[in-house]
Amino acid sequence: MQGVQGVCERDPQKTIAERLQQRFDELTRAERQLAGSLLENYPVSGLSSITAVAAQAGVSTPTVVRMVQKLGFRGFPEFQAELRRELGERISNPIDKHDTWAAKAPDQHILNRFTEAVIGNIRQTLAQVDTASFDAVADLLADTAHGVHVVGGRITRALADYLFLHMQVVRPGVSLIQSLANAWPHDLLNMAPGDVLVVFDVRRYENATLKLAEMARGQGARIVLFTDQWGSPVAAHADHVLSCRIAVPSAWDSNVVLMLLLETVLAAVQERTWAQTRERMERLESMFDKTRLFRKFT
Amino acid sequence: MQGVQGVCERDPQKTIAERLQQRFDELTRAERQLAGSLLENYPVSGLSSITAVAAQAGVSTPTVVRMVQKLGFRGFPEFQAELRRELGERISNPIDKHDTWAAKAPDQHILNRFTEAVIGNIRQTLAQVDTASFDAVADLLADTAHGVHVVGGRITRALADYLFLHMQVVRPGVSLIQSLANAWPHDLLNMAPGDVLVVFDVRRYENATLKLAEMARGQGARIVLFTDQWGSPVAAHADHVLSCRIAVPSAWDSNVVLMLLLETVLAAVQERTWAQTRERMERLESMFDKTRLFRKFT
DNA sequence: CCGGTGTTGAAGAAATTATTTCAGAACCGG
DNA sequence: CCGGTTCTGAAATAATTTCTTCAACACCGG
Repeated sequence: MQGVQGVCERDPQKTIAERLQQRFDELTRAERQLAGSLLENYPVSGLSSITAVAAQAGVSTPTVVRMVQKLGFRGFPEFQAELRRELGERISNPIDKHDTWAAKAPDQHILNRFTEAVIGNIRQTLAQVDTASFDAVADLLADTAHGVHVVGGRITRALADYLFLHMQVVRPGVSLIQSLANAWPHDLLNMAPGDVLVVFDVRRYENATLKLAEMARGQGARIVLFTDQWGSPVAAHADHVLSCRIAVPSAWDSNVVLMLLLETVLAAVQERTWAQTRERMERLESMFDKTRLFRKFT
Repeated sequence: MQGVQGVCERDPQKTIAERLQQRFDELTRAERQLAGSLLENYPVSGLSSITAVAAQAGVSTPTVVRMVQKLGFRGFPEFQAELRRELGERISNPIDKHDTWAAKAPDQHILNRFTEAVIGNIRQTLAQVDTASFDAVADLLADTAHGVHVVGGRITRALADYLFLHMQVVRPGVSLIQSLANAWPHDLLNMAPGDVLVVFDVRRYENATLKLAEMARGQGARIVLFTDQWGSPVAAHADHVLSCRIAVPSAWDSNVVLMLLLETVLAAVQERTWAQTRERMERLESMFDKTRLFRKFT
């Protein structure tokens, strides 16, 4: 990973295009021809090889070298690196001008860096999510003709738990397969053909989870997988895969996007089953009232 | 007279980004890693030399060659040329407005509505988060001089679990107080003055949680509260409160923002304790290696 | 636990790109 | 038209990049 080096000595403010225009009259005839060609379809025209750039402008390669050196670069590769850097800024900035999230904190505060990364993850995840798969998953989970089983791994256990909790409210026939337990065979016993197994599996992918998925599949279960963008080996056995971006500035991966997708699925399922769900929720509320576990207000 | 030749014959197919996403599951592990890196800040990341691209993605150059060939290119230069062509088109008509999140789905699809709401929640939460409190919380949790106890409610149990899991890796002296259990008095026994109790409490606020917080406070524990914007009654006893927006188009509230804040705190704590954390993580990894619970790759 | 299969990257060969050199072309003022 | 100066690109050279080979490795199924 080299490349983004030594950018400090020359005017970091002006773009290459600006510099070309500004110093246009210092250039020689062949160089002007080249500059014109570069500006013609800036900056893409400068991103191919020096050979192609020269040919495109109708000048020789030494002319190209001489001109970029006049602009203050050590050589063509350095010039091109700067061009790419500019392009990167130009591409990413117009899309999102929201630089800081916690306005009171500096840009470099972890709150802003982390949130920035997560928002990026959300963008990318949503951009490539397969809507048809999403809808299919919601349909599957809303269908009370079949049972739903949920399983997570070491890290994703919390998510599995969360899904289980809410699904229990939405509909009957939901079970949580305890992670780390050796009770899997028993859970498999209860898995009928057509049942849906929701699997959470992110790095590092767990052998036990894979095994369970395979066996469930063998029993005729349909498998829905929530995973990260690398794709867990369970994907090979899954009917539907929902994959998320999880990279953040931390020693771990982020499960925020997974949670977002999960909640969205829940919302979609709830929409589909609202008639039953409403009635179930009312009964649940009334039970809570009787137990006085919760405060009525505040 | 030169230059603008032979641009039309190449399949008017899909962009490279689309092809990468579409055929993602045909790719091998290293190739997926590469594809991810390429999409990360597309297409700029693909425009440097094959060496740099490979290094950036953390794979070898042969992997790059193999993948672009899988995509139907004769070699890397040809792939790059296509990337430049695409870029040229994209630059010339900069109608790159970002209205919806899942571009393939209609605006009114739950994916877009829900995500829109969550992003709004993130904005509002971050805008009003108290950075000083946040930093103080990170400091408290990073301080190994005192123990940390974590407790959640019916819904937030999953989050408490998640925090506990990661804090366990970061530092010693972390305990999870089982929700719904009647064992609280025992947990209180283990709570020394100066210890930190992290409480999760969102609507509907739980009486038992409040009780626990009060008693812990009475024993000299310091209390950190994660809650929603309405503020749980625990706030009155808490030293630091981190509150989140949680409204979404669903019958429930969203815990995505809570999760985001939680992970950010974890990242901040990890930054502060990196010296010990690193060593602990390495030991953990080595134990995992020995158990073969996880796959080495893929 | 053990070969078979597919994936991976180190290393080196081949191809291409970038730089330097230098002879001649173009210009310029006289 | 000429001597001096600057500019230019062909060609040689240097540096890099790209591609290929192959042994090591992980995973899989028995």
